[in-house]
Amino acid sequence: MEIYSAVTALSALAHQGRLSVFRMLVQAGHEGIAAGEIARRLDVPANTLSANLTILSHAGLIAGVRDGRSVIYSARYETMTALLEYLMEDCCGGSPEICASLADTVLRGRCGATGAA
Amino acid sequence: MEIYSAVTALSALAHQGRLSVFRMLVQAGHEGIAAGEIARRLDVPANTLSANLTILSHAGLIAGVRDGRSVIYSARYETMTALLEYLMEDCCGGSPEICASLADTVLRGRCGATGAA
DNA sequence: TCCATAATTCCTAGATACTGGAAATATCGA
DNA sequence: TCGATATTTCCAGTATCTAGGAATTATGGA
Repeated sequence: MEIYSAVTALSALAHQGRLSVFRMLVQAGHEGIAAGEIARRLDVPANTLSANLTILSHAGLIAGVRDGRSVIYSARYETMTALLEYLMEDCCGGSPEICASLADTVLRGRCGATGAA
Repeated sequence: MEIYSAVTALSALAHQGRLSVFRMLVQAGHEGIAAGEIARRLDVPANTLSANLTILSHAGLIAGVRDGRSVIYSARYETMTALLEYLMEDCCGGSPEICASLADTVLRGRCGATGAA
């Protein structure tokens, strides 16, 4: 990932409404959620949500596929991975214990809590 | 971490100049880098850099300590960890292989490359 | 074809962020 | 104390972002 894409992704996430949408989709997994359902759950106007979904899509963080009258959005984990990689690149100045504990937290603290141990 | 802090941190990073600074400090480790040296390396005016360092500091992503006439800034890895945790919270809708590979990437792909295996 | 539902696009006033010149503050050495 | 260096604060013009009403497009059912 180059810096332009990283800034685009971070800008997309740097907004309360969009961050809420993204986290909802991250938690939803590959199944995704319809735009209308997202609007209902977060209680935001459809047009405002649509604009924000567009911003997240352009950043590559989510993707939508049409399903009948609905559009189902889901998180693009690859982009998220690339972004985190970019932030961590060549990190910690020769003290690997710093980011080891970071990755550990990511792995055990959260994902494990919902899925496997 | 609550959403307000997350948005503040993401907003701080969602800027080419600040992201460059942050990554430089992440790579520098606990030793840190003086403000003037950062300005020199990135070729930005001191006042512009100072404003951006303030924004990163307020977001809790970096911290500066005075050392003589200089101020040494360094990354606050705890905040970064908390932010990544927040993004990953309850992720992947019961498909733990998604974020397992993500954490794996963070751990092996980058940190290991610079520090230990 | 016609209607209802789902989502997006258009538009614009108001708010917020960005940059860098100039001035101010902090520290060190003489 | 005085001058040089390091950093921050003040300020203001410009640019960008935001929200949501109204209109538009897409799809499915009758």
